[in-house]
Amino acid sequence: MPDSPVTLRDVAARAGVHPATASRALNPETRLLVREDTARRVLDAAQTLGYRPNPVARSLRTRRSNTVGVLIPDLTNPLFPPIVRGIEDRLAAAGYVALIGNTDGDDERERIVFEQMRARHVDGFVLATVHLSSALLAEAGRAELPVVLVNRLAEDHSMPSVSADNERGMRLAVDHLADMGHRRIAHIAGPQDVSTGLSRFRGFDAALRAHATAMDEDLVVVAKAFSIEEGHRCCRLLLERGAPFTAIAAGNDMLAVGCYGALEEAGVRCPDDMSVVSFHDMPFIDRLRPPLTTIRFPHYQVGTEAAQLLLERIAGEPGPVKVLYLAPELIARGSTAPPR
Amino acid sequence: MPDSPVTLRDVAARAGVHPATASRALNPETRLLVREDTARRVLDAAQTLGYRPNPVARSLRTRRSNTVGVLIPDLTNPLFPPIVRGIEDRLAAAGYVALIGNTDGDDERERIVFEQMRARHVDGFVLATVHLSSALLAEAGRAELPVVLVNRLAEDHSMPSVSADNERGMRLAVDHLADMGHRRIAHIAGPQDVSTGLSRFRGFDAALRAHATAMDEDLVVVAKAFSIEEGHRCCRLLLERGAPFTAIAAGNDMLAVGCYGALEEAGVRCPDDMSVVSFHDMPFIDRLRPPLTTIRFPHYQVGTEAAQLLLERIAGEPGPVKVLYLAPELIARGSTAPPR
DNA sequence: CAGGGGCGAGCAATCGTGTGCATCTGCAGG
DNA sequence: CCTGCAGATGCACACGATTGCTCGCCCCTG
Repeated sequence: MPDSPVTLRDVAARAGVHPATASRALNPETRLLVREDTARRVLDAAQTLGYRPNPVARSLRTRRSNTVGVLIPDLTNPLFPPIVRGIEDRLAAAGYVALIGNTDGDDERERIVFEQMRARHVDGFVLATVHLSSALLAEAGRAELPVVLVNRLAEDHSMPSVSADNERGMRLAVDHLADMGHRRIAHIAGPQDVSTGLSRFRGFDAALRAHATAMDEDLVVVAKAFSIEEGHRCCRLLLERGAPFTAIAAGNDMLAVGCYGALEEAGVRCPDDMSVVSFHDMPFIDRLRPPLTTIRFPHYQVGTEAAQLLLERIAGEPGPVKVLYLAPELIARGSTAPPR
Repeated sequence: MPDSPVTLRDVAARAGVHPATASRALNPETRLLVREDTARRVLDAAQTLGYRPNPVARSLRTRRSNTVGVLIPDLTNPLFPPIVRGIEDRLAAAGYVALIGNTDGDDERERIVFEQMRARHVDGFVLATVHLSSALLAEAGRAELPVVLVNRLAEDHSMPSVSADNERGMRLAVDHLADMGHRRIAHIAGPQDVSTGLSRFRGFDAALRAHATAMDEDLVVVAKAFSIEEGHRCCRLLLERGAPFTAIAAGNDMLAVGCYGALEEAGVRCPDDMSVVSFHDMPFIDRLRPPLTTIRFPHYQVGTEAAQLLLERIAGEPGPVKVLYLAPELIARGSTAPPR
């Protein structure tokens, strides 16, 4: 058996047909153009020869690479591995592979990575970057490259996107606290120029209204980043302001972990004196003391759905732009309790 | 400016030369074959036209794809993102991209992914899979495909590899405990058919010998997997055996987290009654109560070094097979204290 | 019996680059 | 003046698969 240079011509020769016929027989799309027994002969030949089509040559001709670009800020942020895994699994099932690019939130890097992927003729993009330069979107639009956004919306809903329903998640969190009897609830919001930060803040506002409670400006702090340090700082700030409150809804796990530190410093016990609820981005958050009550998102499914949407766009399926929200779920653990 | 179908012929036409000349002028390797002013004219033309060589066509011709395959068990295992990130960063600097494949530790899946990547003409492989079928290695060898192993050694050192120095790490851990006065130290070992599990166990053995202490069979349990559940089970087993001990060296973070649960169940306080030390695989492990004393490994550097080695092999650099160990580091936190 | 229609398969061009070989020009040496 | 050489560039094909077009054949019908 030769190493691998078994080409379409070899298969054709062995089956006694022209390469073109072999090509048609091997491609399910065009198989009905050849007689059934011929097709079978070709398939047999391919089988015994161990033929593997050369995707490079195919791409050159068809101008499709069966490859998509995935842009994320940083793979080491625990939020992304499940999403990427979901994307890859769904893509693999369709014979596609993903090229992962880390942008580190830097616009320049983002542009470079985007260009390099475009040069490699990716068939589409999944964009999960935080700041999304509209120039990039315009560029993709001009090149007629399908794009799906993840965890981020186009302001005008002009792009398909998949994200967790952040507003609904925050409503669940606040409802949970309210049901326990909490009335004065604080919010440590994520950066407001990031889609998740903004929509969770909106959800917080809406949830309070639903409980006929006005939002108290003193009970809201906006963090500059989704980081433990910022969570620590913001929580301390809340405590220093002196306005009473019995619960904190944090914009994400990082911020909540920061809260834990600040509360301990101030001698405030959780959950006895203060309840904390957060958004589940990462593993092992349930191993903290106390175990953190969180809103869980189906990250993996976000990935698979995003890949699905992209594949549909690549296949040229017509129809309206889809904007998909996945429902979150409340996981009650030990960090929340009724106020004393 | 046209969208992107600006091809080599376009550049050649604009520079008033033959495409072949343009090709030579653009390739640094062959640039000295054309006159300097001609080369300049071509480069200028390429510049103003915004020419981007088509990597697909180039691959077809040169039989190199500037692409490497990376096989890992599961991207959502916190151990791997930093490694993958390291690999990607180093590769990107050399104009390569990585295709990530998740095998889930399944041999069949591993074979399939490997084959698909080979079909895409990757220039080499980084293999970080747990079980490594030797059939795969033979296959790669036969195809003369460069391979670098990560976190795993070829028994006969016949393959280049990069890994953390697990034996040394375990020695650091045991030394730390011994320095504090611990004499009866237990070990929850990882699976012994996995390279990391085995070498850490060996390190444990060696470290005890260095302290002139014989290993007590009753103080060693081998876990079936690197999981929290197994850590829990093994720790409970140790306690039930009744042999006294004052410290546990766990094979990795998962196992240590399981220990925390079992100790709490049994009413054994850490670090007062029992010290625990572990191997740092994952983020946020320092946020547990008590913060876990760990051996930290330079995961990211493991990735960059692996990529570096692979690039060297791909470039055809001669020389002996390199087997690289990166030094670990002890991070003392709150889970270890002198025995009472 | 002639012509039309449909099916199956071959021909050849094409995708964009790289490269062995041929060609051409100019110059130096015999 | 002719030959030889070297440097610079053009020519044409290859890489491997896809696809529009053509062609031959068979069957059916008017």
